Amino acid sequence: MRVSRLMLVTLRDTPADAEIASHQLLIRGGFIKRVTSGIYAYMPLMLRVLKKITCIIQEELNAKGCLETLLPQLHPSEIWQQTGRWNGYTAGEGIMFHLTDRQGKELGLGPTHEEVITKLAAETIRSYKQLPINIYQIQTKFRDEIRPRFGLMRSREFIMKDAYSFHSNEKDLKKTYLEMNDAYQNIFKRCGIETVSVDADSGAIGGAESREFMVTAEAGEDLILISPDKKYAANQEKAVSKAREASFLPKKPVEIRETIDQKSIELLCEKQGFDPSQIIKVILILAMTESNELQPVLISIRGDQELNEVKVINEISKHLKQSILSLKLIDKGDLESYSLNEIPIGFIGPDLSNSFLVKAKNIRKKFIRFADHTAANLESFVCGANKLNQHKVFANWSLFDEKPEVVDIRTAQAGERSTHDINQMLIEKRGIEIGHIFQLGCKYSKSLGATFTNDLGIEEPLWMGCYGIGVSRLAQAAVEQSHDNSGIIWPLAIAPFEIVVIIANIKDEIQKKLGETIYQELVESGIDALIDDRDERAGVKFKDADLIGIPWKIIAGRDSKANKVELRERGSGNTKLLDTKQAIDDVITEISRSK
RNA sequence: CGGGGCGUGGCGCAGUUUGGUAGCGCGGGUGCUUUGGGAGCACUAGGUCGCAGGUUCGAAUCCUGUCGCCCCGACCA
Repeated sequence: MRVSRLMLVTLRDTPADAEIASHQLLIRGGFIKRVTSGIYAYMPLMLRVLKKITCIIQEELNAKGCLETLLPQLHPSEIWQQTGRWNGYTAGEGIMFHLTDRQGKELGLGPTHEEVITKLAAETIRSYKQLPINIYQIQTKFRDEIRPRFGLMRSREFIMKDAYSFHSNEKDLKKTYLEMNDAYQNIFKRCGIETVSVDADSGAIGGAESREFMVTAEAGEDLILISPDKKYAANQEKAVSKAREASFLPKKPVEIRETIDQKSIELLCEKQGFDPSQIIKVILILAMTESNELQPVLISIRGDQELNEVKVINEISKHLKQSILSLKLIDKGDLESYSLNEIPIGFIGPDLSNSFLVKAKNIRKKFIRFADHTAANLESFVCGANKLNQHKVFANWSLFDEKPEVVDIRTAQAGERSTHDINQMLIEKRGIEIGHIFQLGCKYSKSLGATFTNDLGIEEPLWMGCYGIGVSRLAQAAVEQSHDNSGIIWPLAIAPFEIVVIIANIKDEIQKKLGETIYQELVESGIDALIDDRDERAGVKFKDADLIGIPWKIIAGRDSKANKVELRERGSGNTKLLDTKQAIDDVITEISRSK
């Protein structure tokens, strides 16, 4: 390809609406153009990158026996209703774009394809003899993100590889899950990016176990916790750790203490001289269930600990055996609107009576009571007395009739001890999630009636796994991980071109002829080569080549007369002046070696 | 949706406080000079100042409404 024909428009100034390096560089290099919020056009250079990534994914998945398909993007609402996701995905803050067709039928633009694929599986798979099956597609997905940002990192239209596997039993699912884990490691390694795989929450998709693949970068939206020995790594949403020991509080008869206006742990400690770990913080939450009911939840956690909302949602959902759409921490305004005014916020204890809910409007009349282990383990503690301006000191759990369910709902933090080895202190990093693998189990197959007949002739629901890679996000994450002040440094395997031949001065016939010859030879040797044949000053061509991140340059310049050219590596900046033949041989060797 | 900020030639910005009919840098075009790290000089094209109302003799500037974009939080590949 010739740069003069490449439709290449690079920007010298940093675009005002791009915040992070990768987003700025992709725009400055002319890789992407924003069409509207969260929606981008992939320009020719970008498409080449995406195709290279896609190709690697296809090779690795095909090697594992996966089958490529292409599923529709418009989905009928019925199948989403059958899995109970239509409401959650379209109503309120739902992320599914949806529309009504001319017959008045409701359709959604696919944000993910569990429903469609499971329906297909239901119609196609009859016997255990057809299993296992692993089908994937590489396809544009649509999600009406609450807040699109950072270019391709969180866009509303993006390219994703999604795979779905079907099995006759859980053991077989786990086997494929491990194979996919393996395939993912290979894919990311071949793409030339460094990833960490972490324990993850499975979120709205549901299911048992899941792992995320993270590109570590400052701009990452997730916080991950890692043990220095690398044996433990988890998304903070899911992470567990050993909380530090609480400060000792002697066991004594319980006393009521006046604590006027001391509503926060901070104030209470300041005025009464307690340590936060001696106090039980009681948090009141309203959970919106998928059946649109509001469930009040009373949570006890040690005062020095932070609540992990993802864990809370999962526990409530387990307790009620249904999905939770959202959580709301109760504030003053909510007390009014739900007629909960009598609850002494700031002074509530784990034993807050259900009678406070009697007059409440539109919410269930009984608390779910949870206590985090950190709170449950305290033998003597401080907590609210359920009366304004009063706390109990030297309280203990035997005082309360209503016993909470003991669960893990605290947020693990960096600096805490890992549970697998208490000598390992967790460290934190930020990560960009580019892949996620899930063991879904039978959730979707059950609701869509996707069954098969087992070897005993009995009909059973299919076991399912699902496996995603954000292809367009991966491309940008690669840039976030690999760039410098001059621009992008593409890993060779996914670079739009492997090398650019730069003719320093196009008006110099010798240089021009030499450059063209080199270009021809590279192309004939199967190298993805670009030739910069523009009538520009050499400096402009160097800057552009650096900006768009081509891994290698061959420069036909002032030494062309002596049949010498420069070979330069983008990443290291290493430069060698070589005979033309030598330069071509060297770079072909280097490129083939890294492939 | 809540909080913050911004819309002025293709891009980056000034001008708005104090109303007087639009300017700078980059980019584009032409010519001459230059030619190894985003060249110099000269000429040149390009803007209903997001949009719609209003106030005024007069609005980029003041008022009202509206649309769009970005950042922080909930969402996630």
